[in-house]
Amino acid sequence: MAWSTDNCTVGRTMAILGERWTVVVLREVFNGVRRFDDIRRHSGIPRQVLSNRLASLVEQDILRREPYRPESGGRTRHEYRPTAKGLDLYLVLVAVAEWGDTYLADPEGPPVEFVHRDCGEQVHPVVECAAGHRIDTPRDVVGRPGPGAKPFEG
Amino acid sequence: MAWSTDNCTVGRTMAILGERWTVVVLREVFNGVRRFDDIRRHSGIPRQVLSNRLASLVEQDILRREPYRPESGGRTRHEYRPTAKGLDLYLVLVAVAEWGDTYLADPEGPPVEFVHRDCGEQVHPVVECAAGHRIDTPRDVVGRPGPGAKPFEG
DNA sequence: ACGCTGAGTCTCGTTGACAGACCCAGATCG
DNA sequence: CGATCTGGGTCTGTCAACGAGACTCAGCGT
Repeated sequence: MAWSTDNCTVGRTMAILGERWTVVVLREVFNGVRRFDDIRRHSGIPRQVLSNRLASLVEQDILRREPYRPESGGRTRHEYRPTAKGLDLYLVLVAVAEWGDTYLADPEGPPVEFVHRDCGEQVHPVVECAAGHRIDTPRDVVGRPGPGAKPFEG
Repeated sequence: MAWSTDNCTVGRTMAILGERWTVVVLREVFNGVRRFDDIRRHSGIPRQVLSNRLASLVEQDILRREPYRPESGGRTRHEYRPTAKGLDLYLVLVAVAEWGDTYLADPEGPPVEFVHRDCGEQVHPVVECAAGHRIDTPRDVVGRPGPGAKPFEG
């Protein structure tokens, strides 16, 4: 019972995602809203915060900053797109959105639904084990020490 | 193209989960670490912060506080257990842990693995649509206005 | 009576969130 | 030409949250 469940990866991940707006920014970007001002208007994030968030997401290699030439001519601008590392966060995003829609949506329902492009049905996160069993309660999941576990003395 | 993808539920959810330690606390509690000092020692969360987190999670009805009588006699203490609303966050937790283990683990590997209680295989989050199609890239997911969508003027 | 333990609270310096004003380059208008 | 608009920022100041460390307090064991 005394291996260290140490906050390791979850703690580190939350040091990134845990900043109030990070996940919201990712949501916009996944949704195709990729330009500074568009993101800002859609989400209501304060300029400075958005600026910081974008910069640190780029630095973490979760987004990348790409120059583009606006349709209507004009100066070169930048847009933000997810990297592979960033795309892998969509599982987190879907899980967060689902929980939020279940417990925190306005009475009318959620403002956006995520649907499967091919069939139009709503998407949901589920948990499976490597043997393909569907797991629908946390009771069926147990933690156990992994390769990086360190012994733990209370 | 101009419905408001407004940060609504994701934003609200992240107002809770986005506090640096919330998810770490949940991880401990799901893992069976339920007592103040055990959580603190395992995770290294500062006392005051843990105190705040636990209080607000109880207030949000994500954890509940239950009195218990320690084995070795002594005064009545409290432990923290997830409510149904809290249990539903395990999808988020699994997704966060998976991403963290993939991208942020120490070279030796993650310190804890989550496995299926019945078969011992590792668990993974996946996304499916209501029609049962497996979705493994965010490209196959599109957002569209849901019941609570509001028209949006830039 | 003395110290230990679990579960906190108090204090204080540091960092992050957020609002509001300001800046700058190129396009467009009069 | 100068004035103004637009996208994408930066500067400044306030207020809340974080995090370290010391202090508290009740009951138990010795």
